[in-house]
Amino acid sequence: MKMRPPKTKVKRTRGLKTRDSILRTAVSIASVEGLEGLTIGKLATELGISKSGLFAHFGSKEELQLAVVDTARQLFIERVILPAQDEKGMKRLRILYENWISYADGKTFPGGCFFSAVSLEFDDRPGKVRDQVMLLMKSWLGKLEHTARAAQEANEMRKDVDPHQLAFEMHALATAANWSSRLFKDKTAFRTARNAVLQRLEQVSTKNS
Amino acid sequence: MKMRPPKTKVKRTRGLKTRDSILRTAVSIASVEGLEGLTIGKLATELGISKSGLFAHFGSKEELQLAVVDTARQLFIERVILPAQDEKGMKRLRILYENWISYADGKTFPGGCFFSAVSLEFDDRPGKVRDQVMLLMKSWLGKLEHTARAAQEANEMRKDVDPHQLAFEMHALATAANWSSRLFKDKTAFRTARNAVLQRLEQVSTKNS
DNA sequence: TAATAAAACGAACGGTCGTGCTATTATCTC
DNA sequence: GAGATAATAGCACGACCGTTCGTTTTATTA
Repeated sequence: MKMRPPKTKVKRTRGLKTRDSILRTAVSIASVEGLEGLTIGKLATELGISKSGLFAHFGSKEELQLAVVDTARQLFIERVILPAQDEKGMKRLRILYENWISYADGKTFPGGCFFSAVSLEFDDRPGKVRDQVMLLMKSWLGKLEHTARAAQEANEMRKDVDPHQLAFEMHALATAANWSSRLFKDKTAFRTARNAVLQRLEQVSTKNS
Repeated sequence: MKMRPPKTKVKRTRGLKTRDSILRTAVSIASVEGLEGLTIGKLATELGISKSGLFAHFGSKEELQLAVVDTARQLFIERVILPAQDEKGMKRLRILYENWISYADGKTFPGGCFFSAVSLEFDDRPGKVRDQVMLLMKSWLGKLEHTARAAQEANEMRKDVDPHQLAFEMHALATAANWSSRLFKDKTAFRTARNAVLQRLEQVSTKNS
């Protein structure tokens, strides 16, 4: 009896491949035009495939949007979260922020930070997309807060600092930098925000300079 | 020869009145749905008038959008800028910020800060609307910076503070509060942002406590 | 009151949207 | 290679978009 090759998931490679290429293009467009401005027809034209063929991969526009959000989530984790996991304490906090800056500043998305755009677009639009985006943003803020608290417990940060508020401040300065760079086409905002955060982290650090 | 009554601008009252009521409703909708999501048909239905009748007041959607932006501008000045003009120095800076909070928190627009929503929506959409919004945002940041500099020159603020950066920080915290309150339906963000700003202003103040 | 101008209306246009069907093509299994 | 199945394409639909146009209603003025 011939041993079957590991048939588990040998097939279904073609569809997944085009699905991936769809999502890669979609997330770029969405960062510029928004998730609602991302249109199935335009996306299909951009990729040189048919509208209905593209549509079949998702079954509805909402499912496409959710898939796009998830793709952006993966990219965010890959670029911002993971490269900071090697560090601890205050340094991890700093690295997280530096990563965020280069993620928003660089070429990750042509429209700047995907989540800044989408979270404001969907904040008043009930549905699965809104729920998912809200969850992701909550966990990102939670990540910042948790990291700050860890630094505090490692005696690297002053005890009179509220980690929740510090996380809020860092997030605020980051998104404002993204906003300013998009609206004014002026990249110096990233440096301004970086200065503000480093200065703030210096303030709350227990190490004297 | 009979004296004509002051005929200067006696007529054309009806059209202006409906135009105003259109814009009042439009700016509310736009703060929620965005300026592109603001649809002429829906707006007309909401007001109980005909689409074409409404359209005639503006001639194009872009002109409607520009009129809406201008209406929001007036409201912003009325609620945020003017009530702070009585004060000077650090106090004016504080009052500006408090006004902004209650403008975004309160019932000015049902969708939170109009400009937070619109500036992100149009940052990649070239045209008159984008240009106008950019100009307004620039002048708002300039206003904050100028006020900070004045406080500095009145010796109420430490000289080693960069007014540009301080203005950026204040704006960042304000919009982040708006963002958080919209996305998480959680108004405590306004208090968090307020704490952060008051604390920061305390830091840079020359008056000891 | 009659003439005139402003304002609002109704219907229709071409275009694009998301979505559903059916047919065609590519890929994999026997 | 034949047959099955997954992937893609073609086409049409109803809904809504901004916009145009001719008409009707309303207000102003002579």
